[in-house]
Parts: sequence; C-alpha cells; structure tokens
Amino acid sequence: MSSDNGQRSGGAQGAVPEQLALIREAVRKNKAPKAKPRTWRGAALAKELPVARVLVDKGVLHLDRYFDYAVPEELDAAAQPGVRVRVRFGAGGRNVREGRREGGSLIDGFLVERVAESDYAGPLAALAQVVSPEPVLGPELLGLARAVADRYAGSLADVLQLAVPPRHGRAEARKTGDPPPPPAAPDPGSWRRYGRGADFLSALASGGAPRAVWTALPGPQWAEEIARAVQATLASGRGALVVLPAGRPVARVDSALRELFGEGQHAVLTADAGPERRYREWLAVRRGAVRAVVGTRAAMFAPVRDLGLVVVWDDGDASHSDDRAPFPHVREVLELRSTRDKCAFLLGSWSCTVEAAQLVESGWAAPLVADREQVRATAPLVRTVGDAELARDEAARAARLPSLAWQVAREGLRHGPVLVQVPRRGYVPRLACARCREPARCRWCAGPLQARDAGGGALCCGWCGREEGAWHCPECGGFRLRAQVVGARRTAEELGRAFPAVPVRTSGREQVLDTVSGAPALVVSTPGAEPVAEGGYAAALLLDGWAMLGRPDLRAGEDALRRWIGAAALVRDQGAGGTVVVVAEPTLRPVQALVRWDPVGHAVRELAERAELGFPPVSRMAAVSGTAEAVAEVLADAELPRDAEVLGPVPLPVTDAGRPRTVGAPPPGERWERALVRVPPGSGAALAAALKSAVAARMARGGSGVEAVRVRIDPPDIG
DNA sequence: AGCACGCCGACT
DNA sequence: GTCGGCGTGCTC
Repeated sequence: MSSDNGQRSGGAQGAVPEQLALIREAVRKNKAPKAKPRTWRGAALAKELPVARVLVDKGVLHLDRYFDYAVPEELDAAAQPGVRVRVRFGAGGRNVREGRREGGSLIDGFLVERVAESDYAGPLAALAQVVSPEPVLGPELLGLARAVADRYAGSLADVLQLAVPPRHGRAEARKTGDPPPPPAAPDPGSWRRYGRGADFLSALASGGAPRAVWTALPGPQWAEEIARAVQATLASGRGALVVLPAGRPVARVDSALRELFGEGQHAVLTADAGPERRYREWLAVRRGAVRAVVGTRAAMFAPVRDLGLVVVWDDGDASHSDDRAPFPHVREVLELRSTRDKCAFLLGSWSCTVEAAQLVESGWAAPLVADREQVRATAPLVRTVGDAELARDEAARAARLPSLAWQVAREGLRHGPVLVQVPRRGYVPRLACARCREPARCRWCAGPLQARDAGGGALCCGWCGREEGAWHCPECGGFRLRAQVVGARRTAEELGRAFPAVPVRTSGREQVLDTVSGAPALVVSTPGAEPVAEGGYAAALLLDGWAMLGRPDLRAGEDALRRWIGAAALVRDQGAGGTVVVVAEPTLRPVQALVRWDPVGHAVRELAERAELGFPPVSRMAAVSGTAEAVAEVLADAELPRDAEVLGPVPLPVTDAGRPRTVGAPPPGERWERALVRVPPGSGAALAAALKSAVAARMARGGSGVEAVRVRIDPPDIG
C-alpha cells in the first residue's frame, strides 16, 4: 500500500514551518517557487472547514465538477464561499510518493463551499490566492447557473462567464451606498387598458408572484407600463429585473423609470458600458444598493436581491439568444428564475411567439390582454396588396410599387412622417408551391425541402437529408415550386424620387435613428431599426412581404408578423388616420393576423401546427454537429431517452468567410455534419443530460487532439 | 491543453 | 542495467 493515501489529517510536523513560509512567499508574490510543497500535511491549514470546493474556470465539459483545495491558515478569513480564487491546476509536477506537489498552472476559479473533509483520496493542493474577498457568486446565482448549464447541456464555467462580469479592482474598491427607501405603489395608469392589468399590478405591490404573457397595445406606452410594474414590485420591498433586446428599448424603460421615481432605485446593465462601469453597476446590484435592473441579455443573470419580478420584452427578437456557449435564451432563463425564486414573471410584446403562446396554453402563465374594442381603437388600419392586385395594377408594373401604396404614402405625407419598411439584404428564399405558396416540406419528417445545389437539381430535406423525387403540394396539388426573391430597397429609393419635396431619412444596421420629428418625411428602415416618430407615423408601407415570408426558417411567419407589427405599432391609430399597407398575399396567415391585429391567435395556431408536426417548442430539439465520425460516435454513445428521434445527419455547408449566423458552423474548410435529435415534451432534460455526458466522455477519453463536437439545445434557424 | 507516468526498443 | 520514445489519462 502506498504510504500516502491522503486520509491522514494534517499531521506531519517536520516540514511545516518552511513549507508555510514557502506558501506565504508564493501567495505574496503570486508566483510559485520551483519546488514548492503544497500539500495537505505541509501547510498550516484553517482550523475550521479546511477544505474549499472550487469550480475551476474551464468550460470543458469533463471538468464540470468541483475540485477540493486545502485552505491555508492565512487565507482562512478571506476564503469565503462565493469569492474568486486562483489555484494550481493541471497534472504539473507530481510526486505522490513523497507527498509533494508542485507545478500546475495558476487558473481562476470560484470558491463554492467550505467543508470539513474532502472525499478526494489524494493530497490536496492549497489555494494559491484569494483574488478578492468580494463574494460574487452567491447561492442563488450558483443554483441558477447550474440549472441553465443543465438545461443547455453546457458547463457551469461557461454559464458563469456569461453571468459574472470580469473583475475590475477600482470598481470593487468603491463603496456602495444603502438602497433608497422603496417607492409607493404606483397608480395602474395605462395598465387599466388591459383586462386584468390593474389586478396584476396590485398583486405585485402586495408581494404576490403572478405570471403573465402580456400582449402590449401598439404605441409608446409599453415602456411606462413596464416601469409601473417595476415600481409596484419595489413597493412590495422586493427587487425587479427587466431584460430588453437592445440598447434603444433599454433607454426607453430607463427614462420611464426615471420619470416615475427618479434616480437611485435602478441600475442599467448593458454590454456597451465598458468594463469598469459594468462591474460597478453589477456590484451595486449584488450588494443590494440597487433593487431594480434594466438591461440587455447579459442582465438576465443579474444578482438582484430578493427578486420579486422578472420581465422580458419582445422575446421574439433574436438578440435574446446569447451568442456564446451554451447559448441560453433570456425567456428560458427568466422562466427558470421565476420558478426557482418563486417570483413574478412578465413576458411582454406587441406580438406573440409560439413559446409565449405555449406558456399560456400550458397554464404556466396567464394572458394579459386588452379587449378587441380597445385593440381596434389603438391600432392603425391595415390594407393589403396581393398578387392579383399587383397583376392588374399597371402603375405597379411601371413603378414597381402598387397604386395603393402610392396613394397611402401621398395622403400620409400630408399629415406627418411615413415609414417604409424594406428587407435587409441576405434573406435566403425558401421553396414554396408556385400556386398556393405552401412551403415545401419533407414527407417523412416535415423538414424544409431545399434544392441540393444552386442549379435547382435534386430536392432534399434540410433536416433528414432524404431526397424528394416527386414533390407535389399537399394543399393544392400543384407541382411547380418557386423561390421568392424581392428587391424592395430600390423600390424605396424610387419612392423617394417620386416625392422630391419630402426629406428621405434612412435607418438601418449601420446607422440606426432613434427618433424622427412629426414633420412630413419618408423614413426608410430595415426591420428592427425603425425610429419612433413624434406623435406617431401617419402611415407605413411594408414592402418586404415576400422576403420576410420566404425565409427557410420555422419562424418565418412569426418573424414576419413580429416585424410588421413592430413597424405598424409606431403608426397612429386609425381614428387619427393611421394606415398601413402591406405588400403580401392577404390569404396568408401572418398577413391576416396583421390585418386583424391578432398576434396571439396567430401564435396559437402556429403552436397547434407545431404540435402536430413535432416541431419545437412542442418538442425539444438538439443539434449535434462535427465531423461525420464524431457526430456518429456521440449519437451512438449517448444514452438518449427512449422516445428520442434522430434526424439526419446531413452535411453542413462548408464555411466560407461570408456566413456567420449558421448554427454550429464548421471551422473554415472542414466538412461537418449535423444531426437533429428531437424528443417530446418532458424529455428535454434527459436529452440534454445524455448528450452532455456523451460529449464529456468523448473528450475525457480522447484527450487532446480529438475533434470537437458541438451540441446546441434549441438550435435557432433550423430548416 | 499540458504534463507525468509507463511500457517498449537501443544503447553503454 | 538505463535512457528516452510517445501513447494514455488525469487534473483536487
């Protein structure tokens, strides 16, 4: 038997003083001398709870567990749960027989817990350094991060990297004040426009935890309504967290909050704030000096004290999906927080995602909606221009713009600004029935059919890869397919030339306008970049119908409706003459939903259809991508739930410098495949766990040099 | 990723 | 008998 089984409790005398000195030296200089003993028995250890459980900050899945370290006496006081530490980690320089360890590189970690004994059989290395005594990782945040990592088949360290901002010494040294006294409960204000709006607010104010999917009425009042919900929660003595998709809406809610109860009650957490300011604000929240947080997606983890309410605005916006592993989505994370912390949940949007509809359908959240009369009174008049009219319309042929759009623009410009929504470049058209526009789907798995190569040769399924030799439309029996392409940007330019007396302003990716005045102007914007007009737009032209609906994406319909509504909600109500023209077939479901201003009905129908076809979110999907061998191996090794169904794998397009947004895109030049795995509701956790352990086992087995496999739960842009 | 351990062949 | 090749596995 080895003389060193690590179980004896720090007894060996002889070496202690020198070794302690060496450790002190190491701690002071933050750099280890070459042959430095740092063992269980070597160092003088903390008298109470001498073992620290440490999460090492490496995102690798097979290291996704805690490692035990000895707590040297001199670090005892600072080494509290939640602090950042540095430890030696790695197989560096081991000599177990002599009971000594040396080497290994210094890496960052979080001290998670202090315990009396370790269940590790070897000698423990000592903590090298407590980076700062600030306990940044409290038990709630740790629990949340763990749950998010599990849900997304990711590692805790990866999630913590998203959740805890990098340390900034100066920010940490600043003292934080006491929180101001909570404001009084607000008047319901415009929440009275919604059936149960006032009830929702008073539930918040009295300490309740209501959960709602709120379909906001068009117009600018939503920000103030969110601010009132925050105020009601603060009034109950609890904290609140609001996550918005971008800086502009954050600024709107920020100023609504200032107007309601001034400075000092809330912090703004956005990515563009710079490291010092970001950490300072985050610390103020964690220390309890600030009770409310407004921010973009990284704020979803903000350690708000005694959380009473979480809010997500416009959950259909793609920015709510984090772009770093494991790609958590704000809505899902806030759902987890609401459940774990038993706090209120408010998902608000002018539109409605299928996920939001599912929250209502499942009974998890209650709908918070205005009645039809109220909706009709607040929304603009929506008119459509379909193919039939376009065909009959000589003016449209000549000018590439339907007569109706001309009329509405001309009339609108007499009363104020007119918004023109044009598509962003780069939408990939999808195949649809040339006759009825039904999307072409695979007859086996209902995935989207694609032309195998650009020439339009063989058809195959984008999910399972099966070839389709004899497609015909299941709706109308048509045999011909078409891919829609539009060029509406130029149309807008022509429109500008047609009204030479009117200023044309543009807002898009490169330069986003925040607001425009109420004076007559043509405002050309890509979706999501629409400026708010003072007093509302007199009219809007939505010229991108086909580009929006033609994308090869499950969400094409939902997205189109969301973007149309996002533009139309900036238009005056129909009583004030507000009119919207959408150039799209009036029989299509998203178009009808826009005309009736019924995003919820649209989402509910989409949800029913997804359930029928086995699509997310009614089923949970995971994408596994990597080289063909790697994908096959992971799928073979994973103990997938019994009801799991594997689609594919299919080859992924080889990455060429131009396309960043593909899921799990391979490193340039490599040939990768992707398989989709889908499971029915309820098996999502088992699916994530199975894939995570298969990938972890593979990494541990293969060591270095094994090609990576990427797993992504809820892959976006599938199809 | 990095580094030590260990089981093999070539050398003094 | 001993040095050192790289394949394998672990990191408290």
